[in-house]
Amino acid sequence: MSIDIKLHNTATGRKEIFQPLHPGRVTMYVCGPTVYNYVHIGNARPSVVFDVLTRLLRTRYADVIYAQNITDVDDKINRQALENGEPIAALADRYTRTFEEDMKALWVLPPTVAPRVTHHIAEIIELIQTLITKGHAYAAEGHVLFSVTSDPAYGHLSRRSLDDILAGARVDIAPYKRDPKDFVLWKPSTPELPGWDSPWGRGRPGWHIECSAMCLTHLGPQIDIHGGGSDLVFPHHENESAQSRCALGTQRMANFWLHNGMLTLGQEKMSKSVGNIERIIDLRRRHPPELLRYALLSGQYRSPLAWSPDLIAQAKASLNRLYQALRDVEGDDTSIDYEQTTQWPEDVVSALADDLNTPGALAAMHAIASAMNRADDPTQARQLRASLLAGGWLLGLLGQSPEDWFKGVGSETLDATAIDALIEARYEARRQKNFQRADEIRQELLNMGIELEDSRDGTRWRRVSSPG
RNA sequence: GGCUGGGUGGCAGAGUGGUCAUGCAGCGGACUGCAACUCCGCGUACGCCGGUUCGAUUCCGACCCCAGCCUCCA
Repeated sequence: MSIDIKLHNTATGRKEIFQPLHPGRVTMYVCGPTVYNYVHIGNARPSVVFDVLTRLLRTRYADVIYAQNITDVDDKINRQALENGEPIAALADRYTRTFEEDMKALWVLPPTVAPRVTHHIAEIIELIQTLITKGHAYAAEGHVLFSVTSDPAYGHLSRRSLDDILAGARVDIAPYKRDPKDFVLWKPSTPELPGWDSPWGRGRPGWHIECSAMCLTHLGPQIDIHGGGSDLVFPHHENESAQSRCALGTQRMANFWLHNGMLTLGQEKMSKSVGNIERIIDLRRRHPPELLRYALLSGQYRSPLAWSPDLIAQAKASLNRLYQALRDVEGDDTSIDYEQTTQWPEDVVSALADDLNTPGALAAMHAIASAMNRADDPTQARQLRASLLAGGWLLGLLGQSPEDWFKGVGSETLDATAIDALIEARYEARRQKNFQRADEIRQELLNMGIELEDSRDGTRWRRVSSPG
């Protein structure tokens, strides 16, 4: 009997016990990036958070289908391509690839399916037609608009009344809109813009409809979990929900709506428009990517998280402690196979099951590490080690060998042979009780960013500062 | 202005009606040739004001402050 998974549902404002719609099968859709540039670390938060959730779900449900879309049709992509003087598709492909590389570096397991908008135009057109047929949308001047007043449940997700929404919808009230709150499902494209033939002329989809169409195509009319950043609650998810419910005649689009808080840098939200961003591609040149992942998980997913040099330093020190425990206990396994694992560390699981309390889970990981450090019985220590690795798998951490972690394998400034030679020389000096010489060598290594650690079994080393 | 979510020790960040978060940093000790690693121990933290209660950081009310959304945005 495993602990219930409780998740905070934006639609109700409460933590609720998770039950899949179909036994043994979970469907989850998470909004992915618009590929017009390199993604920043804030963009990675939902990917990492929902990666942890899928990991947890996979330990108890046989079939977890996770879709994260790639938006490769968008006016920002068009603008950027024009600016670069390159084909739109080439730009989208390139940034799709870098996004995938960034996610791989952060040990985000690939989603079951990563649908792209350009591959789903037919489904989008079909969905729009259904909405028109059912009286929820109308064509006007080459556009198709969703009629917000046709949906009595509109506003349920963001818990706003239509009046509240109207108050914000003062800008750009296009003449073809019947109601200022109506939003675009399809818009006309000029010849130089990407476009597809449709019953309403050559054009391209609006932002919200693509997610409804891809979610339907890959996961079905009603799904278990829909996730994304809290800035998507309104209008994106509200609109998605309206489109899907109205087109399919369902009560809900998703049983659970989950939203992660924003990363802040300085005093405000990290965003490209403000310019206060840290791109992942830059961060991972300076730091082990695992450290970035730890930093992202060091706060509960719904809270804002302040990105700072201090956060990075603390994440590194904390990971050092976990890897140190692994380094000190014998064991050949450096990673685990989750399908073979049955013994998940209880405290880690119960923290994660409680609305993905990752700080609590990390605390539980540290408790295991401390117990390992204290254990005199090697058998017990090895069991704890297996626990720690199992918990690590759930969190997507501790996936490399302690040696690789401490030595920063893969970093270009590493010259392990030279380091080992100096350690050997120091050992010789110490043997001859020439401590002055030994300390000189130690200092020399420290100047290279290498710290030594003597033990009964010999001297080990670790990199203390990242190069660059 | 409206709608969400918050304010916890030097920092980050959980949690709870009355014994412990956890990590980093700091202090004392053990180990060490000295360090590092590790271990043991230490710190009267819960925005402000009232209320409920034998007892509130935890429940209730008011107030102050912060972030997000209401416009592209993870």
